[in-house]
Amino acid sequence: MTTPSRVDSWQAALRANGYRLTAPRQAVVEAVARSAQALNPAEVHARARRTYPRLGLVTVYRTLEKLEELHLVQRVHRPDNCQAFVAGMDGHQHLLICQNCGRVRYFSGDQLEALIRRVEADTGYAVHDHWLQLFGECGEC
Amino acid sequence: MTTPSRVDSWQAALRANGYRLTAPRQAVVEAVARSAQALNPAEVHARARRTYPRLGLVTVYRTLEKLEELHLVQRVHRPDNCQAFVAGMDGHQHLLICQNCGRVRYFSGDQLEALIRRVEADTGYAVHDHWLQLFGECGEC
DNA sequence: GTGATTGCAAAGCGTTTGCACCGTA
DNA sequence: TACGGTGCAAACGCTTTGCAATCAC
Repeated sequence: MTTPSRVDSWQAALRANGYRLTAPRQAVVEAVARSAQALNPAEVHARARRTYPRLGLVTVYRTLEKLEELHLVQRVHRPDNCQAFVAGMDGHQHLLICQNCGRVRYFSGDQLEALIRRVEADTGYAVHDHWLQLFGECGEC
Repeated sequence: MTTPSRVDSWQAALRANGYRLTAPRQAVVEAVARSAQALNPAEVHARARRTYPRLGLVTVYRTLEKLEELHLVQRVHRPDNCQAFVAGMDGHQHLLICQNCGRVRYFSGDQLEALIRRVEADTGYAVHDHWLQLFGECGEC
């Protein structure tokens, strides 16, 4: 749950891809890796500044971009806001989002295959990807 | 398919809700109601201008806002772009989006109920809403 | 006639870019 | 030392707002 290890592995992934490990970047990584909720760039900035006050918003954007590119972080789409980021998940998982506090959890839903095949047959589309997101209220809200 | 009737019913809905029927508004309604693909505000503007060249972009935004409020139109979220609009569907339907031409179709997928209940039991969340979108390539692409 | 609606221009906001300085490797 | 990374300020693009003129009812 608390994931110092996630912070470590993200930093390792950054290094492995030729990126340098800097204090500002580390602050951004920690802010996102340790959050249970999806955060937008301003929120990441605010949190990361607690550990690195000189941090500029621009660096947040640039670091999020790299983390997304490495699939360490993924974008969360909500009716109002499509610029929030959460720690990504290995493999194909779907999102369950608390409408109240923004807490995000993953679940697997592979029983979609049959549905997808039926839709392909009905419509003549070839389906390459799918999004399933559930919205609700988490146990703590 | 061609839907002059959809244009009519949207106009009726606007009137029924106390909105006036103006030429600019009519042009926007036609552009969206007649399109098979999701259009962003600039695209709506370009199309609607064919029938009403004086149309301002601002009116497009304001009209889309009203159409969305009346659930005649719904927003389509895509990885890159979350500001596109399509004609809405009665009842709960899901979206199938062509990644190539943007053509949008609806399908029903109520077999999600079992999955949703399982996730609720597993996580302690109360699920209030869900999004399911399939991405692929349509028969014509 | 009256009040909603329109288009223009300007403001607003979040995001991206240019650039000189800094810090990691 | 070299070059990637940083923060600041400015540019940018999309969206919203203020306002006087216009038009549906």
